[in-house]
Amino acid sequence: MIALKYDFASIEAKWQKRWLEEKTFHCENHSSKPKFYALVEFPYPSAAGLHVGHPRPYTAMDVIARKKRMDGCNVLFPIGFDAFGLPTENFAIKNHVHPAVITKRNIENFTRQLHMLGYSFDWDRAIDTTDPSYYKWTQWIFLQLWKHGLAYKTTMPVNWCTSCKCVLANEEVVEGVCERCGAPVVRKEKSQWMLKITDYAQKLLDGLDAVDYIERVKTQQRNWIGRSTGAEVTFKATTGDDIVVFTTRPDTLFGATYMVISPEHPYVKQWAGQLSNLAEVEDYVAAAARKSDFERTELAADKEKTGVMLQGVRAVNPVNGREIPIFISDYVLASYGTGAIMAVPAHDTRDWAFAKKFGCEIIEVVSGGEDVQKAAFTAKDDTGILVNSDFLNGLTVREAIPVITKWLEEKGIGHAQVNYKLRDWVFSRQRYWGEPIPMVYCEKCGWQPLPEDQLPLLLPEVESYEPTDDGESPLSKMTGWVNTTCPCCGGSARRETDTMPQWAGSSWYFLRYMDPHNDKALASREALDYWGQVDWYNGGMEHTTLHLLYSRFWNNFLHDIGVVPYAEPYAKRTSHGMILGKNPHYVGSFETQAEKDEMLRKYGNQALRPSVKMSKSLGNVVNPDDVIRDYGADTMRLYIMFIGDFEKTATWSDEAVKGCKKFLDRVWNLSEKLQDGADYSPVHETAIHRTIKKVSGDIENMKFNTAIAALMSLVNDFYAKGLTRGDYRTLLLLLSPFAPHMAEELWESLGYAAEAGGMACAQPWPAYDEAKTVEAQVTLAVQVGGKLKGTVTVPVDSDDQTCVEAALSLDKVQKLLDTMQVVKTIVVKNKLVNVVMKPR
RNA sequence: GCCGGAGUGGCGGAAUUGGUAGACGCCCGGGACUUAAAAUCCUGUGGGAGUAAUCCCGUGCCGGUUCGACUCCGGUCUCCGGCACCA
Repeated sequence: MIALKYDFASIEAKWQKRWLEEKTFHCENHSSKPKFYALVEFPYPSAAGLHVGHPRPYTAMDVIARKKRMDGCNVLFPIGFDAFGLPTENFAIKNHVHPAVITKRNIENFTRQLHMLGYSFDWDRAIDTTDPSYYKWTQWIFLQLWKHGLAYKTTMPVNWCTSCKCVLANEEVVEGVCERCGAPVVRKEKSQWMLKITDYAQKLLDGLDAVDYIERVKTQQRNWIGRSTGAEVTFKATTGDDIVVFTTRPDTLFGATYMVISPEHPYVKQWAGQLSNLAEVEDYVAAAARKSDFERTELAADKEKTGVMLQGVRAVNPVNGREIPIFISDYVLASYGTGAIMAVPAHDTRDWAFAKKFGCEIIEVVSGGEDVQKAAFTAKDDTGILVNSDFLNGLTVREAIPVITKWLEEKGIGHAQVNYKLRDWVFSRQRYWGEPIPMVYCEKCGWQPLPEDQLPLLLPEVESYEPTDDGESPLSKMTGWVNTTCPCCGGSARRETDTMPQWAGSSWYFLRYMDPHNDKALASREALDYWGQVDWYNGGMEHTTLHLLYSRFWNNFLHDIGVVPYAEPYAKRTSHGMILGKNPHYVGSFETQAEKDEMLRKYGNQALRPSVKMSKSLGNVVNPDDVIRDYGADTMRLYIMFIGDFEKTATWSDEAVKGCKKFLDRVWNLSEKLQDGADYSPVHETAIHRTIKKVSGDIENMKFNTAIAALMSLVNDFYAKGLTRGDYRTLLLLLSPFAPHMAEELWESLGYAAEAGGMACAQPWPAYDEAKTVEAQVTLAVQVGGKLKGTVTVPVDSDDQTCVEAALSLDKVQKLLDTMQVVKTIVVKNKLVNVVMKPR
């Protein structure tokens, strides 16, 4: 009857096998229960296997999914593999193995590791983005985008990673280097497929209002989309050309004392014949073009402005007819707004810096700040009053903007305008291991989509996956595959040889889980309607501006064309903090000053951080396989949930893992101390009701660490005062989402399974009675003047008078009364009594 | 520079709407069991003074509001994350 030893290895293997064989966590697309869709970001199956970072979000959502099942929900908790991508391809090149072979091997390894952690995924729904039956639908979505004018091919300067030999999306370039490999990114003119995510900028912004995302995710998305409102204004050049500028401050138009256009602006070439300093201008343009993104970012940091005045052409300020000079400068970006600005040095810090350097006039048009000759005054609210501005004088900035905008519209020289920082999505990659883009180019008919009945367009077998130095995809060398016939005229044509970026497959995978084996549609309408939105999606902050934005875009689009029932794919989004490793170079871990100095000299500021990202080179990587082997999956799961605030970064500690193992041992050993009785022990009743309440609420709020602390407290109570079978039963159920293998083993071996007729994970979640969470007696804090002097025990909900009398009877309080008198008393029900005194 | 978030013991971290700061765990000390050790169980543990009862100081720093502040307000410093010449 009593389990003898906590042999976690065999227990965990036993239950993992049973869950798989009995399809315990299989779910159907129909049920009388309420549905709940819990989603984690599916992993990229790297050769290195699962990292300890993975179990944090996976365990968290597994705990939530398990609890939701016990709450009586029909839970969809799926997993899959986002398997296209560069690391696999690079590994393939190096080792001369097909990427598909490596992918299969890696997926098997990941699957093994995920099973070992006891996750309650519905494995029948597992997907793989590299499976043709999956990417058929990725390609299908691309065709729909094309048919609706949201995919186009254009030649443009793109971000080119010099190491990956591949184009990157704007979102993949971080501080001028490749987000993935860290190699410098340069500008290169290339013909690229683009997706018009900019058409969805406003929808993606508005959609955020209706969803429950943690605030920092919303903020990051808003920043990335970067909406700004203002006006476009036309200035006449002395050549007769119109120069359109975008400004967020049309109210400062009277203060525009010069103009700046970007070095790439078409007028620079057009006006060449009229420029007396053409050589100087051309030098500047050439220098700007040579600058990499990285250099431009570096220069931006110190705000040192450069530029050249266009000698021979001037512009006219439309509000006052003044002639003003025109400069070219690379602080004006060709890719934002109209590529031209009106400069108001008195009220813009960049214009101010430029004006100071080039001696331009600075005219104050908003009063209320410091001397504009000393610094720009940029307040946009009601603190500034317009001056030197004709009909705007006397208005605040806020008032002036609509007035001037209306005036511009009436005169036909401007209009209100909204701009976004968001750029269209560069969708081509010159690599092999990705979804082929199902487009065909015909000299006569132009770009033609592959007919849908020819999908999937399979990735052909190639000899070499090596990317080419000329920037063409490895597929371009496969002439037998490239040469085809035009779907439109039947003449000879060529296939697109670029492939899709890795973000393609992950932009809609949550829809496929709803109906993963459908070969007629990406998912049936019934399945899409039944599951609706993802109820809870947890993932990393690093995906906020990439995957999260892209997938929202695709889902919004699919909604607009009537494929899916909701515009927004995720009702709720949370994020977890990273797991860091100990920094081996941390000065604090060294004894002698000499060692500390050595570390500081060698590693600089890096030596001041106790914890850093895990990496092979630092030797601080923790392999989940090792932890599971030494302590078991339940300990691993419990520790990763106990490690700290789920949303914050946390540092791995081997010692703390042992503490969690000890706790599970203590739970196990309690099974030998059970007394008969299906009811709660009177001494534990309140504590148990409280613990149920605490654990239930904490799981909902992802406060897993305090949920586990509450369970530890309860176990400590059981050790101190003994327990019944009824007490233990509830403990096992509360523990089951965190340590499911141990919970099931004890549930079965102690006979609870026979009584209840099923596994612990299939039981209803324990209920608590609010009335029973309070004790009959409460301990009140007794303060004198806000300082704690002691405690008294009174019946719960005692009236104020009873509490005060009890407090005054305390020895310490009595002593004080010798020299003091009571001024007033404050009673907080069931909490404290504060006696305020003054000297007699 | 702008937008978020955070500063609490030797360590990871707790503290519903202001109401007993340090829950829970790690480390460390003491005890029981043992020939011994490990494991386990019991117990102590913010700092300082005192034989003790007890007292004083404590949530980055300075000030304010309050009977009472980790919590609210003003100022300030530091760290982390994101964005960044976006007009």
